[in-house]
Amino acid sequence: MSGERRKFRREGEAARREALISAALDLVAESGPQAATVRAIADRAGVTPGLIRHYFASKGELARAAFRTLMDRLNAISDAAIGDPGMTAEQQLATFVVTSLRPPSVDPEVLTQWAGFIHMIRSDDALRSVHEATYVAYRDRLERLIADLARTNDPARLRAQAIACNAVIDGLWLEGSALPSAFAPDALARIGLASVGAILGVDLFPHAPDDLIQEVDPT
Amino acid sequence: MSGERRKFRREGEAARREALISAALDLVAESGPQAATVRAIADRAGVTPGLIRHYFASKGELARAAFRTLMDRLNAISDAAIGDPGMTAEQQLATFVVTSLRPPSVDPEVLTQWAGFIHMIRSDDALRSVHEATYVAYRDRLERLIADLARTNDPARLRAQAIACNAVIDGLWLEGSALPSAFAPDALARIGLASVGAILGVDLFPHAPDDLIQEVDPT
DNA sequence: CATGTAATTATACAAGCGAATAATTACGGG
DNA sequence: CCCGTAATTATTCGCTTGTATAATTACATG
Repeated sequence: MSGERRKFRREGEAARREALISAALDLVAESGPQAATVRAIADRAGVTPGLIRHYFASKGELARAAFRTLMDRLNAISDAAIGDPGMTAEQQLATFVVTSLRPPSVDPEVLTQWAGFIHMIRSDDALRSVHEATYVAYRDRLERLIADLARTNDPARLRAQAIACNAVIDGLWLEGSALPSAFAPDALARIGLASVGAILGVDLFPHAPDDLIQEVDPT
Repeated sequence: MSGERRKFRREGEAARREALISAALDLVAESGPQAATVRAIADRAGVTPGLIRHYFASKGELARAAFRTLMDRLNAISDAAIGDPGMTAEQQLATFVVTSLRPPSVDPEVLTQWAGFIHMIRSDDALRSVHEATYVAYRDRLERLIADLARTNDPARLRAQAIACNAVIDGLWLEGSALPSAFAPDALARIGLASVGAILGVDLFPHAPDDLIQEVDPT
């Protein structure tokens, strides 16, 4: 009667860690960081709270792993957009910009997750390293795409342009994620193409992905 | 011996509310949202925890008030930069951009505070209204400054330019606040001026504030 | 100087937190 | 088929949390 111990299956370490991390990220996305308690995370992952401490030395270490996973996922989205050898440099850059300014990159839940970890950057060295590495990786990819346009080969100018383009994209990402209802579909992507184009002195619209939603002319 | 009740002074309601709000924001800035407990806030404000409930119906309401205060403070910083009638339109815009990309606007603590409240935007209608109103107010001010340049009077184009310039500024603000050591003094301001200028087709550098730190030429 | 009242403190409570430890059970290697 | 061991659950602990309520005290008003 009383002692019906819960049945379970032994999953691999990798699967369990991933399940716990995803559960934590889900909870942060839905209800903020304070909702991601040890008990809630375990429940969402389909295990009991004790198991968390079996795979992570502390809740903080789970948080670190979750932040790393979040950054990796974000990087992977825009990474997948480039590298097609059949594309011109302009096409690759335009695709990169558009991908960064659409779902699933632009997403209120992703912003909530990101913001939920940001305060740790100040106090946790490991987390700050992940954050810095992610930023630099993104900016460097952008810088390489800009360099391929061969409009300039002044390294300082190239770097400044990469920082500026990165900032436009980040800013538009931020606003689209924080105010999802304020922008029509692909409006952010079009503004991003125009702004990055203006900064670099290139018209990127002819090289944008075919499925880019054009501005509706309300005539 | 035992019952030495703590002495106190009666402050006005306004002063106490402000002290509690500032204490809460300080704690969030220093150690993240989870550090801003009722007890810690009261302690920092020099009162006992019960007083919080005397001025705020719940901790959530204090949080709402704190977010409003934070947004007002941020608005006030960049607001103070414009409105000087002795300045040309270009000077006002340049000053606005530079002010937004320097301390105290760019500040890791401010970013931490902002991020600490962002997750509430999704679930709290009042908070979302404040956030939307703040964004729109900032963007509209920018749009008015751009309109004064008289480069275009197409409303849709004006709006898109304002969104784009807002995004560059926000993105640079974000990166400067999240990675304070990655940028030389006023580097963000210079990149901001260059980018906003490129988007609008104006060279803003001749109109920048006199104290803008010029790029050091390492020749 | 007395008095009422609102600001402030003090105390208590139930719930939830992260962490530690002990008891069980699934499952692969003999 | 059994057995060891590691994965998983169960239980408990000490603390902290937000909130509620009662007791006090500062101060304005007369």
